[in-house]
Amino acid sequence: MFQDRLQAQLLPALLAGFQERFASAPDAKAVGFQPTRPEFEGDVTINVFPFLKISGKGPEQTATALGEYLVQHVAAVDRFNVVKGFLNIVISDAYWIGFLREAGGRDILAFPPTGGGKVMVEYASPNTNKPLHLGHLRNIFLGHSVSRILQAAGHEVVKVQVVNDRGIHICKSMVAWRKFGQGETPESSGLKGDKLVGKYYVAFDKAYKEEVAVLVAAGTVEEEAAKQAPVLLEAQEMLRKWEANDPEVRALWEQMNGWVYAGFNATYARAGVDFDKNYYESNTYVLGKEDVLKGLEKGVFFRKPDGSVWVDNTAEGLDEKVLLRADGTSLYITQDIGTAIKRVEEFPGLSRMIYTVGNEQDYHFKVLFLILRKLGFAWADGLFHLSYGMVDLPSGKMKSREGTVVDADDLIEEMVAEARATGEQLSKLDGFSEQEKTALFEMIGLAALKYYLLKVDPKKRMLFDPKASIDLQGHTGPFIQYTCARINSLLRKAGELPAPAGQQPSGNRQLLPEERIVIKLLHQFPAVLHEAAAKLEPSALANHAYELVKAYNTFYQSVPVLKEEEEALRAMRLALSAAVAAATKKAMWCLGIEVPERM
RNA sequence: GGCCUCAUAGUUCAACGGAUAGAAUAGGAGUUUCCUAAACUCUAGAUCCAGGUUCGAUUCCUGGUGAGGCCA
Repeated sequence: MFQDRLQAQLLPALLAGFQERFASAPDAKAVGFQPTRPEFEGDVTINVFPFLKISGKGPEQTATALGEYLVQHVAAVDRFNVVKGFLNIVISDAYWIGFLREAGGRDILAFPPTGGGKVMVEYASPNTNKPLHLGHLRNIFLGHSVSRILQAAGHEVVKVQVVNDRGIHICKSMVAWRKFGQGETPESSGLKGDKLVGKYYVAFDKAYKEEVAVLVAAGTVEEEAAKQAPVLLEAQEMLRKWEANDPEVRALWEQMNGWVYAGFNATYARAGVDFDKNYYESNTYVLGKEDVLKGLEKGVFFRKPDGSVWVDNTAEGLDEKVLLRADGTSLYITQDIGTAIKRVEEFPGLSRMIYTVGNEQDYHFKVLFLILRKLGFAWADGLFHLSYGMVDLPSGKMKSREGTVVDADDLIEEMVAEARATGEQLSKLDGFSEQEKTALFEMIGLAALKYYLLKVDPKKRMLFDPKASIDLQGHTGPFIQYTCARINSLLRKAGELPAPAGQQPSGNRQLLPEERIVIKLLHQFPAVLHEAAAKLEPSALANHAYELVKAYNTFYQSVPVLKEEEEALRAMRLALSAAVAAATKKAMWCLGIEVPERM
């Protein structure tokens, strides 16, 4: 459990106070500190209801006794008040100013060097027959952000992608391309590689449906027709040839996948994400069989009369699950078992392995992790399914067949275009070259998109309304960027002013309410980052960054900084501004979002 | 059919079992001789239903309704 620097002082004193006044102390973990609600006086609140049994007194008496003790024994505690069972503690301005001085000299979001440990984060697993869409973006941004957060928390992070590059789906694109493509390439068509291959996947589907319709019209039963359509047979034949290493088929496969990778990489580059290692299903799909057979020998699995191999998870409340079919062929889960084992061999010392995959696979991962534990791998306890909810559209679920899929590249382009339209209209960018403008709008558009997808609790299903999400105002990424840009502007101008030599925030000053609120939110920031790292929840960080800059904006609006004539006060407000910008910039980095110098 | 999620202002999202449930957006009213108005201020508006546990439930438990997912 993370303790902020204030709690580190308050908690021991509180326990000592319990001991002294009531001759008994509660479990430290049971003490909850919460920020005091704005309608009451105070900074930190402790609810004493849970401790009435220990104190043997009423809520008011208990809270008062503890409050008195804290005032006497903790320098940072100025005074207190009690409302019902709530002990509201007022922290001295000197404490807050001291914290601010500290924040000026170091990164308050830095973790203590605990030596983190090595973590693998898998955060993309695309199929090579279709371009990336909105759902992939949530996946990618989430996993990328989690990687950054873990990195910030002192872990060594290995970012990996799993490419589903083999199977019937890619064969369908290949068949269609050969039939209808007339040698079309990304170069000849001007299409991005992944888009080109996706086009032939769609073409396959169209041809297939037509053939089925013809068969049905000729009197074949629908179900039979679906199995007999010539293009489908062709695709299946191609898969067989692929598996038999047919040189011609392999060459075509490599060529088309090459196009797709070029396309994906362009999207990744624009989105600002990268991977340390790619796993290809064409290499890993053979893995796992051996491991399953070993498990069978050890008696972890069992064989059914037809020869298929199963695991029995009914004791754990799950079901029986096939691991090898009767004909000895493997399934997805077989590969996943083998791949996990291989990864641990390749990256010795992995303490955790995080799979960023949609929640439709919750059951799959439950079973996978259970199997690996049953196989006796110690590292299996470090496996985690970072499960995220689907992205819905106002019209409902995205369905590729109905053409309602939101394409990733198109979406990014739209957001950037919107940023440009707004930016040009506000016309604050005198002195920017076209190139600088383009870079800025790119930064803003992506911030809007990433923040929109990351501010929501990853576990929850979310709705993507193109009209609302394109907004650059309110609770958005650009709002946060804007606040940072304003602060940067202040700092630049301050640099041009004659420097108030060696001015530091002084300790004997009375803080304005607007200043206090901002400092408190800054003070909470490290705890929020810890929470985000522990729960793998970028949303916690995103929301806190928003609250901080919102409070800062209120401060900025009503309190002069550069215009403040008293030098020490100006220095303090500048230090406050600088600390907000620094912490926010780091938090945004953890979300994969950049902040501009000007906008 | 079995299992797993989710349900909060008109809408999109917040809220370790804690005080009068917060934001944003859309609606209404304002703020620019002043450090960037992509901002700020004010205003109105919500916990699906019924039980239970608890000093206290949006939160935990049971049942129901509705939405989604997974396994065949």
